[in-house]
Amino acid sequence: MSKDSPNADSRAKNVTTPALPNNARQRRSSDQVTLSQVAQAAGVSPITASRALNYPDKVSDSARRSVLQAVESLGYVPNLVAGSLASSRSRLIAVIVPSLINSVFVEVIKGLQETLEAEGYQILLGNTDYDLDREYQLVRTFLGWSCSALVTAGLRHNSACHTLLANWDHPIMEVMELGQGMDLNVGLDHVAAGRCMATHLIDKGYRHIVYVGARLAQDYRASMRFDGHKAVLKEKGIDAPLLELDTLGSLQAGAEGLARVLAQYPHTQAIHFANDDLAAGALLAAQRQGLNVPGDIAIAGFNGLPLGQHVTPQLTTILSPREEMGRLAAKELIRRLGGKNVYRRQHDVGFTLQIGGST
Amino acid sequence: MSKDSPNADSRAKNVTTPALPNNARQRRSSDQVTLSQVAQAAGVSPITASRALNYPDKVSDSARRSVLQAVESLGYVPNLVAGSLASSRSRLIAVIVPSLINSVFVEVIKGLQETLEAEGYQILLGNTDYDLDREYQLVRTFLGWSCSALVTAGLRHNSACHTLLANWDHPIMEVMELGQGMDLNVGLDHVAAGRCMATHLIDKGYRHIVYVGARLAQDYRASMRFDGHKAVLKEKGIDAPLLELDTLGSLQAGAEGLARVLAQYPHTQAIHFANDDLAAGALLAAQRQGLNVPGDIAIAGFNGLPLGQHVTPQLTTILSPREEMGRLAAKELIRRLGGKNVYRRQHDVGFTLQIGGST
DNA sequence: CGCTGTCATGATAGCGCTACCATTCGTTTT
DNA sequence: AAAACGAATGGTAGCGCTATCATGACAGCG
Repeated sequence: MSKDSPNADSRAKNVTTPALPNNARQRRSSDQVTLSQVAQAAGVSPITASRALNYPDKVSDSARRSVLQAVESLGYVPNLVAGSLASSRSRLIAVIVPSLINSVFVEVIKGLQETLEAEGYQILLGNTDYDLDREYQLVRTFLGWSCSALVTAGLRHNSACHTLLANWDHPIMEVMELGQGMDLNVGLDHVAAGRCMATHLIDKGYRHIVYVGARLAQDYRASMRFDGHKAVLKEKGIDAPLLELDTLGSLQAGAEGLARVLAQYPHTQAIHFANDDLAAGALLAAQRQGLNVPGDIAIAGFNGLPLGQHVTPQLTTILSPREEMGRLAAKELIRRLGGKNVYRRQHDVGFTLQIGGST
Repeated sequence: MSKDSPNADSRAKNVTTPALPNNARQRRSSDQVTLSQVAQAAGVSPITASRALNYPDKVSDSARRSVLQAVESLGYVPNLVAGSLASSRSRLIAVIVPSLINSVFVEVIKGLQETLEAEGYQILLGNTDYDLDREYQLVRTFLGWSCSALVTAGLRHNSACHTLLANWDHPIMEVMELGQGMDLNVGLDHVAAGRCMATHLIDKGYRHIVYVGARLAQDYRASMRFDGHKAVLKEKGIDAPLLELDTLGSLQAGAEGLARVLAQYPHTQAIHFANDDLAAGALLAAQRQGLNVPGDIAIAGFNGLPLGQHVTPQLTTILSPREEMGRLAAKELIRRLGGKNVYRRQHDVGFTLQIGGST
C-alpha cells in the first residue's frame, strides 16, 4: 500500500542527503564501523543495538538476532573507550605489583587473570619496582582509566596514594599480606610464617641460625618474616643475626649469601632464607662446594617454589598458595563488583610448613 | 575601579546560578574534578588547560604554572577515557602472550614494560593459553580500547584474527620467532636453534638422541626447534625419535620425560629437551636416581634459564635474550609511534649455544 | 602603512557510546 | 471497562576531553 505511494517517496527524497552546513567539521578519521551503522543495518535504533549487545535479555529475540547478524557482517568492533566514557564503567582491573622477576607475583597475576578474564574483565598491569612513589603514579594513571577495581600487592602506600585511594569509590584489593587494609584484603600472615620456620629450626636442634634476606626495606614482607623469626629466637634466649644482600632474590644471590654467612658467622648451623630463590641458590652452591646439607649447614626457604621440591635434598620451606590467592582475590572482587555483599573483607589464605631433607 | 561598580555586581548576579531547565537531566554521578574546573580555577579556558597538560610548550609559562597549580590544589586526575575518545589515542599497548607460567614470556613482558612505562605507555595484558581463538577474542577487545599498538607472541593467528589485524592501522609487533610477519617482528630463528643444539650433540659423539617436548601443536616454536634438530640428524643418517608430553614445561614434566625416554628408548645417549624447565627437571631427577650426567645420559635444554646454570653439572642450553627482545620490541614500537621511519621491520636477536657439563 | 607570519588563546563541535526519560502496545488487575 | 502495569523500543542529551578553526596581539618587512 504505502509502498506504492508516490507521496511517501518524494517526501523521503528531501531527507536522504541532509544538507550539512558547509562549514561542518569532519573529525572521524578512521573508517571504523560504529554502533549506529550496525543499528541501521539491523533496522533498529542505536540504543536497541547497544542493549542487544550489553543486555541481551532486555530486547526481543528478533531484535537481538538481527543486531548480532549485522555485527557479524559489518565486522563491528565495539569502541570500549566510548562505552566506558558514557557508562563510567570500564571492565578494566588495575593490577599493581612490585616486581615481575619474582615469580611469586606472576603466579598471583595468573590466578587473577584466569578468573577475571573469564568474567570479561581486562587487566591493566603496572610494575612499581618496589617504589611507592612509582606506585602512586601508576594509581593515578589507572584511576584515570575509570578502572572497575584495583589490586595492589601490599598494604603500604605513600600518603598521596593513600589519600587518592581512600577517596576512590571502587573496590580496592590488597593482596599478599594480611592486616588492616583500605578495603578488601587477601593474604597471609608473614610474621607468623617467620615464627613457624624459626620454631621448626629450633625444634630440629639448631641454635646458630642466620636469617638472610635481600633489600629488606623494600621487600618488607621478608622483613616481617624476619620479625617473626627474631621473636621466636629471642624467646629462647638465642641471638638472631641478620645478613642483608643487595640484589633481590635470585639463585646467584643465594650462593653469595651462603658464602658470606660462612665467612662472617663460621659457627652457623642453619640459614633461614627470605625466599626459595635464595635458598635453592645456596643449596646448589653448597652441593658444588661439596658441603653436606643439612650435615654441615641446614637451609630453609619460603614460598614453596617447584624448584625447591626438585633439588636433593628437598628444600624445607613454607608453601604459600599464590595462584589461589589471585583466584580468591579475583572472586571476591567479582562478587563485590556484582553488587553482592562481601561478607568477609579479609581472607587469610594461610601457609604450610613443608619439611624437606635440607634441615 | 570596576571593583566598586555596583552595576557589575548586579549584572553578575544574574549569571551566578544559571537557571538550568527544570527538565534537565543529571548524569554525572561521581564528584570527579574535571578539566573545566581546573581551567576555571586557573583562570583559563578548558582547552588551554588541556594544552598545558598535554603540550606544555604550546602555552605561556604563566598559563602553564597556574594550571599546574590548580591541578595540584584540586587533586585533579585526568580522565584518560575521555581523552582517548576525543583524540583516538590511548597510550595503551596491548600485550598478548600464550602463557604466564612459562617464565620466558614474563621476561619479555618485563623488557617491554620497563621501556614502555618510561615513555608513558600502559600495558594491557592478555593471556591466550595457547589458544588462537582466545587470541582473536583478546585482539577484538583490545582494538576496542583504541590501543596505540599491539604486541603478540608468535606469527601464527587464526584467519579472523589475521583479517582484523591486517585492516588495523596501528603498529603490530610480533615477537619470539622470526619470519614473515604482519608488520614489525623481533625474535630469533627457532629452526636454527634446533639445528645448533643437534649439531652440538652430534659433535660430542652422541648418536642415539631423543627430542622431548610438550604439547608441540600448541608450543609450535618448540616443534620448529625439533624440525631443525630432525634435519641435522637426517643429514647424518640418524633416526630422530620424538617423545611428546602432555603437560607444558615444568620440572615435574621433565622428570617424567626422562623416565619415559629410559623406558621407551633404553639405548638413548642424549636427550634434547624443548626447554630448560624440562631439562633441569630431568637433570635433577637423574641425580636423585643416581644416574651420571652426562656419562649415563646427556641432557640439553633451551632458553638459558638461571636454574640451568646453577645445577651441577651445568646444563648445556641455548641462551635466548628474552628481556632484550622485549626491550628491543618496545624501542622499535616507540620509534614507530613517534612517527619516525623504522628502518628495519625485522630484528634477529640471535641466540648463543651455552655448553655446560651436562652433554 | 598595510601585509604576512607566528604565537597564545578561545569558541565550537564533536569522539561513539549509554543513562535517562518518554512512548507505545499488549496484558493483567480491580 | 477503566486503570494499572510491564516489556520493548526510541529520542535526547550528555560522559570529559581534544581537533579544528577562528581570533587577536604583536613582530618583521618592504
